[in-house]
Amino acid sequence: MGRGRVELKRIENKINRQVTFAKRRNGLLKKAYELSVLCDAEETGSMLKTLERYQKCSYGSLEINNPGKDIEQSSYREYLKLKSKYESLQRYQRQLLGDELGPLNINDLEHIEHQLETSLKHIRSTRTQVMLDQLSDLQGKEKLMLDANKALERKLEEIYAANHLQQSWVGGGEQSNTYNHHQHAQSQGFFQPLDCNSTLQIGYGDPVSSSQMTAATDVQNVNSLVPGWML
Amino acid sequence: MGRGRVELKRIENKINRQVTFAKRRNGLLKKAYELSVLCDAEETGSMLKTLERYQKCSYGSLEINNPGKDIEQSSYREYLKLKSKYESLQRYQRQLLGDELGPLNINDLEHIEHQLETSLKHIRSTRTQVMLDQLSDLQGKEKLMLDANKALERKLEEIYAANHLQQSWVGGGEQSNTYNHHQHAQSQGFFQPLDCNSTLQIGYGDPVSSSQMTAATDVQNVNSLVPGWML
DNA sequence: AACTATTTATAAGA
DNA sequence: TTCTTATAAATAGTT
Repeated sequence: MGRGRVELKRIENKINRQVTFAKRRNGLLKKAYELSVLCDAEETGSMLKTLERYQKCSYGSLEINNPGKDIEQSSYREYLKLKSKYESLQRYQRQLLGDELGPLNINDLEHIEHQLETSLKHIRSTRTQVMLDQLSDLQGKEKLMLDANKALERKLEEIYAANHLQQSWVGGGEQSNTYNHHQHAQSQGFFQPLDCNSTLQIGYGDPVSSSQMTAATDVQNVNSLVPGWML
Repeated sequence: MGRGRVELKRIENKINRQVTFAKRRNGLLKKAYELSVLCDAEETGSMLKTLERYQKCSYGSLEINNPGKDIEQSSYREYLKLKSKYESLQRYQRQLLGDELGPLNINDLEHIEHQLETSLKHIRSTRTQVMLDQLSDLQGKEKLMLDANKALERKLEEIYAANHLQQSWVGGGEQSNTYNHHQHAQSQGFFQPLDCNSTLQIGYGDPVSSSQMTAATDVQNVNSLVPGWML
């Protein structure tokens, strides 16, 4: 419930933890209060008695509304059901990842192989698309920056022409050509004019550009790939 | 939180009230559990104290404030823990299978792609190995059968020579060459001599051989590939 | 016992 | 902090 999925594990940052605690405690209190108003005391007594009977070892007293059946057992059954589903999923996943292939026959292997091939196609085309999107996005930004730079450059040129101050801006008495103005602009904190020939790169070779490219989406996807408990 | 805003007052309809109670109670438990995990025990104590103030008629307090007998709660916690693991696993699995790639960034996609490639290699080499194993196994059997057939053939030849009974075995008075003996053997239920040139085939074209090949391992692997609950 | 349209809670940011 | 905002989560009403 917020800007990003939150992992169900202790928040290490103390400040963050306190903030979250305060917020969530309020939420919890509010909900507890609402529940007490909406559904209120009349049944509470009997509910409590019912609960007491199952308090010892019942999993999820959720199944409270199950008058006829043995709640404890059905809860436990639910738990076992989930557990077995979990184990199946885990087994299958290991096989998908190429582990524990021992018990599989040729048909099984073919099936998995085919699924992996299909999946690989999806992933590759998705990745390509994401890259293309980011590329065109960045190209757009590049263009904007380029325009902005030109404008700034012109402005600088005007000021320079009007005041004849180029000698005092830099230590030496260098040439006052256009390139030099760029150096001034950069050292003064202006946008650095972009080289029109610098095609944006997407790939593995350049840590800077790759980190820039992923920075935008990293935040919301931290740990979405491999949850800690799986490792 | 639902299809219409709800007034903060006792729900008069009993069924409705019970349903709402069950739903909200689950939500409350879940949130209490989350809070305990995210912000954990250190602060839980003070929270419980705060909650106590609301204990008068709150349902929530039942779960949250039960210092001595929180077995029920801890069981439920186990359940939720498992459930959350299950859901993570499921999410990751979908991604492995090429679904729900939306929230992934390029690094994630690359990671998955790499895993799939690695896995595909494993699977392929495993499948090849399995096929080779079965091939050599069958070739061994073929050889044994061949020897057995030769022995039987010799025996038959002896008996035939000793008794001169070939005319009475079959209706007509056909030739009594070696090939014909093979036919006799087959019709009598003996092993059919194998053609030494019949190289065993592994592939998709021949339903008979492929079903023979997989029959050996099918029994112990029923459902190991796609668990029933996934369907 | 599911579903889904909405409301509510809340994580992250200002 | 408190306020805001985008997003995840809970859930009311429905089937």
